[in-house]
Amino acid sequence: MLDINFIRDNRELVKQGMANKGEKNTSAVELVLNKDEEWRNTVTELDLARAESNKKAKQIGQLMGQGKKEEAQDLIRETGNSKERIKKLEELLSILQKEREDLLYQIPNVPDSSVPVGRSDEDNVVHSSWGEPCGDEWRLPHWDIAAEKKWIDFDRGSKVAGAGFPFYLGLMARLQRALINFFLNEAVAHGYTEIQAPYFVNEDSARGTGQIPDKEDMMYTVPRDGFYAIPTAEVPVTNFHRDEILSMDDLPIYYTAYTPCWRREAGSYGKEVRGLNRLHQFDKVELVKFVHPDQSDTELESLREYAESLLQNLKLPYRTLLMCTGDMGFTQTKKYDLEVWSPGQQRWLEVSSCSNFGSFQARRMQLRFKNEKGKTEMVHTLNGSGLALPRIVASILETYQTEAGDVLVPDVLRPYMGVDKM
RNA sequence: GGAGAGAUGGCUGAGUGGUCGAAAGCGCUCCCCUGCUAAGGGAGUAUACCUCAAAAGGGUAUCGAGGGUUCGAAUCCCUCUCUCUCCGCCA
Repeated sequence: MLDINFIRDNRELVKQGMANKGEKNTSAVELVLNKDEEWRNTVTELDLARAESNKKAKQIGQLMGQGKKEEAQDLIRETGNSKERIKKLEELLSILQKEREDLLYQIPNVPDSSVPVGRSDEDNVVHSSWGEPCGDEWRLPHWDIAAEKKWIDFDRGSKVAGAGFPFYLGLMARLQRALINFFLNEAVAHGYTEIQAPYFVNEDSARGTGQIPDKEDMMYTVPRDGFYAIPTAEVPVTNFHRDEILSMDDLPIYYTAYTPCWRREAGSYGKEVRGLNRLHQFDKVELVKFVHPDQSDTELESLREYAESLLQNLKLPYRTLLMCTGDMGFTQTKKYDLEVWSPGQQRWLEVSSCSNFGSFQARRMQLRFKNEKGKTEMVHTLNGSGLALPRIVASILETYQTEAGDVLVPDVLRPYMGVDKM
């Protein structure tokens, strides 16, 4: 969420950002400011009432200590009214606070000034591209290759769990393990600390990274225990430092984590979910950064460049999109999507999305650091995939297939696979 | 899953109804002293919010979390969470 003081000082900017992100109704901005005013007035009133009552209680204590019981009794009799008043103000305050917070949660993060204004994915800007997307007619989509080689069993996955929960067999299972190891090792070599995280989180964590309240439907839940199955390692890893005050020397902090990810993906259909394009469970290596606010712009660029380097090492053609305001999401200030080329489908597949959240997540999580002046300040958080597996696997199968029907193993994966060809 | 013990400031640890935001020690910061070092002396050392143009100052809340009793709660009562010990179960 945004800082209420920032909203007060920049109300037009916040409204404009909201409108650019596609929110037609920006009234929450005025509403939250009004509510905040009301809240602050009530705080003042309550604090005064409490000060009064504390003063009396102290006097009573003194009188009791001096043995002046009757005078004390007189004072006690006087306190009845103010007690009731305090209680009423407390109730009012907690209602106002809740309303103020609910409104605050409705206001999206303000897009960075470098982000193109636009309505939909059609307005995203191609930031850069690498490699030559190939268009050979004979190339099969990955689901055909996988079926022929008996590498992926979607049907048994459906029987055992449901649609979108495939089994991987033999060399395909090994390829996934190879990719996970390759991605983790690369990240560690680039200064990220490897971290293994819980696969379920509680409600506070889901709220901390912004899955609740706006993206609740994306997650699988375990109601009996109050758990949410993580839709990405971003959730547990970013929450790792929730409610902490870091020292400036700690920053920047880089983490990398492999986890399975679970997403309900309600409403998806057709070619979007064909094969490995969209699954309910998939594997991903995630990158998370906690940085000084002055650094988050450059940290986003280095995060993107690192994720791109993985695709270059795998020799998979890709393009990088700078997401426009309308397509970037609620919590981000700026976001790049990396899309790998799928020659069997003749389309781009998103395999990484690198985002800067500014202080938006940190404020929800109360994740702060002591700055150079010794003041506590919100850290900036960033994350990106490095990378998501299924679409990489799809692209490898299609890009590295030979006319003879085999699939070559990308050079960098050969040490992990132990074979050159599948 | 059953039984019991506990949760206090950066750390250790006192505090069972009144002047306790909290003793003491350690650590840390600054200053003084000592020709280095060691030792010693003094001051300071939580977070959030409200008020204030800002600083200073003032106020409020916070002793695991939430609720209750009371004029007054770290201290009493209830619920929850977490940690530890024992039993059971188990990769």
